[in-house]
Amino acid sequence: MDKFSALADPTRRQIIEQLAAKGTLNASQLGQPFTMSAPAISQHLKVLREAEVVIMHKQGQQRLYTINPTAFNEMEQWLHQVRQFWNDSFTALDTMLARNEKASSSKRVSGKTNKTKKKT
Amino acid sequence: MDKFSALADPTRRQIIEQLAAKGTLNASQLGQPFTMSAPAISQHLKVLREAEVVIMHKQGQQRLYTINPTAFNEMEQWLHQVRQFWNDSFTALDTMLARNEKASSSKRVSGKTNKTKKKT
DNA sequence: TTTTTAATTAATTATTGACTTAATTAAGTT
DNA sequence: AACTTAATTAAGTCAATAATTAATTAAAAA
Repeated sequence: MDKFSALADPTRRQIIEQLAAKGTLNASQLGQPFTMSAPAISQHLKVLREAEVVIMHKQGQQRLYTINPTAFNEMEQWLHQVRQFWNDSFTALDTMLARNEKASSSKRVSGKTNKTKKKT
Repeated sequence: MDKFSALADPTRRQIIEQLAAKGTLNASQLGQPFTMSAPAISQHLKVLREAEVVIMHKQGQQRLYTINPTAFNEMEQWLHQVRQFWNDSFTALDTMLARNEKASSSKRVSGKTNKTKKKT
């Protein structure tokens, strides 16, 4: 399972939020806020581990979990890249025009027309 | 379906990438790169619409799709917030210490101990 | 060394998600 | 009006996911 899917589940996002706030927590502590069973939590932790969103290390009989600090790079890059592409290529006005074709005469429907922005 | 889940699917992410690159595309154009059926694409578009990741507007018999420019704010904020929490509260060194308890004497396992950073 | 504690794995079930083909809606064309 | 095109909705299949309880592993405490 990839990082996007791993973080699509609200329980797993809450787990991450706990780790962001507290740094290191063991499996029991991470399960505390939830009503679901311990195995359910354990399975969520497995997903997060395998997606490399968290790092686990053993300390005696406990399993301590921390966030993998590089975990979010991939997602943030994707989001940023999509947003940049969007911003670079299209102004808000372009979007409005595309949405309301009556205002423009040509039948243009796609195409990166504006390399430099907002030149009306 | 929320935005995280909407973007967990690779087909839907590719659809978004197309829209980021091209601005506005109709349903047929968006389906072009894929081998799956038109209804499959239509269902993906429905998910993206309902999650408000894209905006649709009708133009004759076509449905034109664009990115909803505010779509990524929520996700980026979440990612940023998690990362900030993490960065503010824990230095890399803290993490290493937590991971290798032999190096520290106390049994501390959690707790935001460092409000100000990197004071070794 | 028996028992408790922490956590997992195994096996099963129910739900959700991603497709398919067939049918429908609505706009444009002949 | 009949036909074609664009896209959707409907209905059904199959695989993946999220949960459960039971069983297992391994460390710590009695």
